[in-house]
Amino acid sequence: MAYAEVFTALADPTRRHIFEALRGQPKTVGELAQGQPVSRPAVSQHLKVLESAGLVSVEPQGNRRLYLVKREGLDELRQYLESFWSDALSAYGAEITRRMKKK
Amino acid sequence: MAYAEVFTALADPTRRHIFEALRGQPKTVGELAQGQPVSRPAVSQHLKVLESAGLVSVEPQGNRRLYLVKREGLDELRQYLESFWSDALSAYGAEITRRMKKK
DNA sequence: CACATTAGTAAGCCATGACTTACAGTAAGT
DNA sequence: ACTTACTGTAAGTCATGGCTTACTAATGTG
Repeated sequence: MAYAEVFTALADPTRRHIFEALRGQPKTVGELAQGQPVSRPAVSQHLKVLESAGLVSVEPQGNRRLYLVKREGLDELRQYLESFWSDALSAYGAEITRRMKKK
Repeated sequence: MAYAEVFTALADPTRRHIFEALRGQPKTVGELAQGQPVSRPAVSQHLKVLESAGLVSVEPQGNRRLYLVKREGLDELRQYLESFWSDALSAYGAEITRRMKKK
């Protein structure tokens, strides 16, 4: 049920922006905060949520902390969507046949 | 940017339960409410959110309204995750090479 | 050894949103 | 027609969570 945490983590726009800002290259908290309309502590709090959701990981480098996207973080969510999609598909098929029988 | 709405729609546990209860077969509001720990109006409100997110659709049948999963509702979100995954992958590769050069 | 940089935590504020009950509307049954 | 069943909407309550400022801690620098 880890996908639940991922949903709540990525539901917030600011958090999504931060997450997306981490695409391509790792960044420090300060760098991330610079690109956002919110204060640095706010970014810190968001990163905490993202980290506990397994979406990012930290790498302390002396004074600062380098945040980077955790590659496997979205796997479970993807899996969830996959299963749902096939389920929905079969349900759709069942609905079609159901209606055809009706007429 | 429709995936944003999908994220917020599925971030709520109750709403996820409702959505998942629609797997396999369409249901009326009353049926859905019966399986949930919240009141019927609450379910109605959740269905409104799910519908505007493109995740479910309605089919009025006389007195009641039959809700069903909209098959294409998750497509955009899936696409978003795909793109992100490949991006994260390349970022990961870049990070690896970056570190190898360092040493 | 100060002083500055970088970042996490605490406390408090405030808006959002998830819930409730009460009400309104429409279709079905008698 | 009258009543029952099913649903959506309105209004109001309350908790959650996202934000800010202030503080603490740790590393880097002169």
